Amino acid sequence: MSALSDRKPDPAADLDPRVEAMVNELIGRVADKWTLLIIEVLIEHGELRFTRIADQVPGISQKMLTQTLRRMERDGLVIRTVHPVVPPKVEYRLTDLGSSLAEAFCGVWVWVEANLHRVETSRAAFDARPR
Amino acid sequence: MSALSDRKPDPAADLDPRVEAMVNELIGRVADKWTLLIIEVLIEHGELRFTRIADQVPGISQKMLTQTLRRMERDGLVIRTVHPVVPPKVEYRLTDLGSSLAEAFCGVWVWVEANLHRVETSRAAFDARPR
DNA sequence: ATGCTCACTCTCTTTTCGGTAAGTATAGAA
DNA sequence: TTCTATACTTACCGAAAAGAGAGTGAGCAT
Repeated sequence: MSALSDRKPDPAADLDPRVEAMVNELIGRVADKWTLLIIEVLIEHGELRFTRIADQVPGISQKMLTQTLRRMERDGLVIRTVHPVVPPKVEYRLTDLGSSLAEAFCGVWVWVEANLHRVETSRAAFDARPR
Repeated sequence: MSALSDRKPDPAADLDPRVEAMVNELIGRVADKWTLLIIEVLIEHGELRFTRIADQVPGISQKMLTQTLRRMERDGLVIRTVHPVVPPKVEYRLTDLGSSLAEAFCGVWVWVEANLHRVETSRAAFDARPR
């Protein structure tokens, strides 16, 4: 696995390595680009059906949309309601858990919007200086 | 590119498609697992040199550590200080921008720790029900 | 009969991620 | 002279993620 962290595998870390693994996994899952974007449109528009979400998330493929929504459902972030009609109609909305996550991410959205320019400037400066 | 969002490429979205692209890119970058973990240890320990960070981030490889630190430096999240000694000594610390990002992510960390159990329960329930 | 809608699902290909291992530079210590 | 420490860089490779695109089913309208 790791070649670097052999001297101090787990210094004054969290508590349980299993808990820490779960936390890292969840961070990775929840901080996923598509997940974030989907949460955003569901916050904005409330209950939406599959193709409406697709419309609101430019660039997402059908595959990624399905996959992400499934995972979110499994994690308890969205509720999937199937209306037994033809053609099919499936609606998605955030659960309370999903909403609370959206709230938690609010600070990140604000940060990104507020600091976009700063990051771009920093990148330009970095790229400009001689290597 | 996209096969889905052909009807409404950019509905009532942000403003500029270029801005939106940047926002999405930044979200993805900033929400990166290694970036997050490195930010955490730099918050906790202040200024750290390369191998110290490696010690604190179990499982990261040299390659990923270098790569992630370089990107963070480019984005203006960390400052890299090279001390011209032998053997080399390089120290990293968060910039104000990096600290503010850490703060913005604080809510997410709290959410994850508070809701780990809920997510696990939801997953178990999802996996248990017949497909 | 054919076409159409919607929400997928499947397959195939491309891209990215990430690990291992080796190499580099430098000066002081053994 | 060889070894050691540190912070990388480079090359290679397999695994995993993601994108494109075609296919599916079910019923209603034409």
